[in-house]
Amino acid sequence: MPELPEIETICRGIASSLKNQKVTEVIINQPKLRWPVPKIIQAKLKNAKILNISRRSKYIILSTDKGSLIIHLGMSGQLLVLPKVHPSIKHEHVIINLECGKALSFVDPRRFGCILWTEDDVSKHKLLKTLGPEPLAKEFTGEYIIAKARTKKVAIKQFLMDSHIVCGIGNIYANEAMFLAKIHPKTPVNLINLSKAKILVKKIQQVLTRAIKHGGTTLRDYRNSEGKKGNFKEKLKIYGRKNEPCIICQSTIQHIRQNQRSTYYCPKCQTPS
DNA sequence: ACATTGACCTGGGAGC
DNA sequence: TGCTCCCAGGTCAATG
Repeated sequence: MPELPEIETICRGIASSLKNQKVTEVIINQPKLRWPVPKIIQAKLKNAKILNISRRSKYIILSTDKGSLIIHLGMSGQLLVLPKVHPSIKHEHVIINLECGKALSFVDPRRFGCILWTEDDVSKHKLLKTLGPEPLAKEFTGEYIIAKARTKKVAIKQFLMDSHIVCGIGNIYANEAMFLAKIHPKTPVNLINLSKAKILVKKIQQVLTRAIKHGGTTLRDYRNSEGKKGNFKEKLKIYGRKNEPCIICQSTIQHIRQNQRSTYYCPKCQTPS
């Protein structure tokens, strides 16, 4: 569910509550997430001090003096900062109680998310070490896209959503960026030229930055760490607008499926190469 | 090396 | 009201 802007919003939201806090207890109600929640975190995190909260791709990294938690929210996960004593929530799988009387609560109806533990350098973790660059980093350039795309024929949309090429871009923002860059989502990546690739990078960065500014996109489930919705949905120009007129040319917005994911595009503005 | 499909889950909405 | 079917913001593992 959440993409990079939503994860970034959550990280910023929980950071001030968690930083320098001591963990008093970890409660695991449901260890069966995408991968089992390691039971050892109950012992390891007891009395651990939370040092830092950061993000890599869509992973939230909670670093402590004993090791790091690697958290992914999958499609439906939420991380909430709540009072330690709070009304029970459906699908509240893991709760991390803090010395200050608050708790970090992991809620995830679909259980596609995960909570993992490492005492090693986080960037060496199996799931993180193969990730591509951050889309907002300066090494993500038009030249980088061309270099990665040269030997591939996949559709540009799938390419953008491959976290080993560039991480953090999910279905919504891939759709939005291609509309802004006027690229047809089915265009084989090896046909994208350098000037188009440069425009695409610029538009990806623009849409992600704007979404972060507006607290992310809530289609249905997404909530920030305070349980509030993001405001970027109303700013979406193409995603979810099947059969509506294109805001540029008034053509009817098309909806297709690519790899079991919804794609929206304007047949006139986004010309096939 | 690259491309495609299945798998993991629950819940909401549409249609009958 | 209740059933079935389809859809959903992710991404790894297995298969071709």
